[in-house]
Amino acid sequence: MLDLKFIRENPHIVAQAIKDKQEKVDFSQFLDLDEQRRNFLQELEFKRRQLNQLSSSMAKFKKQGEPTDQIHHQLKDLSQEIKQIELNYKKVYDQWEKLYHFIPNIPEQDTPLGSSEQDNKTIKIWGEVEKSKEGLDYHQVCEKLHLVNWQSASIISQSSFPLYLGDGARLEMALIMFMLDLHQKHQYTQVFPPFLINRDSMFGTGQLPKMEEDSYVIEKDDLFLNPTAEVPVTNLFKGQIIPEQKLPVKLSAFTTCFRREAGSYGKETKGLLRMHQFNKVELVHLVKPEDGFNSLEQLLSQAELVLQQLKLPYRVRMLCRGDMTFASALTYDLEVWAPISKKFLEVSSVSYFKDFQARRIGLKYQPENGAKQFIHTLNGSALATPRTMIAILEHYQQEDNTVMIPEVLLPYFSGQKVINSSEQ
RNA sequence: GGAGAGCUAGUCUAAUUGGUAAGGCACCGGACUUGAAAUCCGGCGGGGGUUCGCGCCCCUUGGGGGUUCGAGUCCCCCGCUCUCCGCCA
Repeated sequence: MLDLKFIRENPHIVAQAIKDKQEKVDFSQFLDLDEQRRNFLQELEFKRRQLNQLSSSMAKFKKQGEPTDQIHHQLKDLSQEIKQIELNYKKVYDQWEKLYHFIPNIPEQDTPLGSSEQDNKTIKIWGEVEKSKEGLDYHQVCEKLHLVNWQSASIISQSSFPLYLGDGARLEMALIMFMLDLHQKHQYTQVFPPFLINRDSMFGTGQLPKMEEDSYVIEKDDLFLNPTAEVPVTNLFKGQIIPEQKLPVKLSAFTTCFRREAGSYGKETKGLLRMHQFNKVELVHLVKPEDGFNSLEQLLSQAELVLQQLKLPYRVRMLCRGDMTFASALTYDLEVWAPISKKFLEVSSVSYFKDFQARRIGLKYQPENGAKQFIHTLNGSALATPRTMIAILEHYQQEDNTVMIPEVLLPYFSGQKVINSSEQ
């Protein structure tokens, strides 16, 4: 959420941000409603003041045993009048608020213009992007080694939900544990949050209202299935004021993530590439505003470290304004190289939100000297497992199509060195 | 799932059984002091409107609704915490 005063004083900046981010909110209507709303509000407050004053005379008269009939009538009329103005105000307010909640964060100045992922800017390539490797692509390996069974999954659940089997399941869990252990070395506090999230928290990090259609909802309880650990973890200190000495707060969390992926059916949905359920380790930072950009670089490098330790080549891209999420001001994507599919696959998004989320969440800090301020929030996946697994299955694939286990994952395989077929 | 108790600003704690949130502690500033403690004076939650500014005003007693001229207080719904009972991996 943007500061209202900022919006009023810099309407052109906000309008440009909406355009650049390809958001659909009607901003001129918003400004119009904002003015209407304030006019009603002033009228309302004036009448309320009158009511308060008259009402305290009423109390005085009553206490002194004086007649109150006349004042009672006045109060009754005034009260009716106020209720009418309140109705008008509420009507405008509701429309205004709806639009307000759809105003996105403002992209940083040095983010590239553009409307789709093709306009994202590659800023770094790490490792050797091997283009001649032959073998089975990730989907074929999964089938051959029986690492994931989609048919069984759909018997139990529905299509696009994974069921990992045998070494597939072990690889998945090994990845998660490896990542958590790695972040532990960098002074992250590990969080294992609930997977059902209330509406307020979904709003806080900016998933709602925009992404409601993409979320799984338990209607009976008005709870949402966790779409990313960003939501429960960033909301952990909701409504609190954190003393400056406690910053930065650095949290890591494993969660299973659930997304409807509405409207993304097609070729891309095959196998592990896009699923309704996947696992992810997420890093979250809560920092002082002046530390934001350093923190962003730190997050990025810690996400990169996961791929470096797995010895998987990747590139870093800075997202263009049209490809960035609603709440983000600056986002880097990490894309791992899948050498047999010959594609870069997004395994991480590292984002800086400035105070956009903190404003929604009510998350401030108290400097040692000076006034309370909103915290700046950041997060980054480090990493989402499915595409990391894809890269491993292709990168470490041997001539017989079995897969060598990456060195850093060996401690989680109790002596086993190669991923084999789960079918005995 | 059932029954009961509770929720007041960082914290503790009041508010005539309906009259417009009083205090203590903590914290911050000042005075006194060589310095500190103690003492005294002042300030001290959040959101919003208006103003060049000082300030003035409105909202806010877990959330929402209702009754009323007026609700912390009465009524309804929901959330959370605690206690007990039942069920359960």
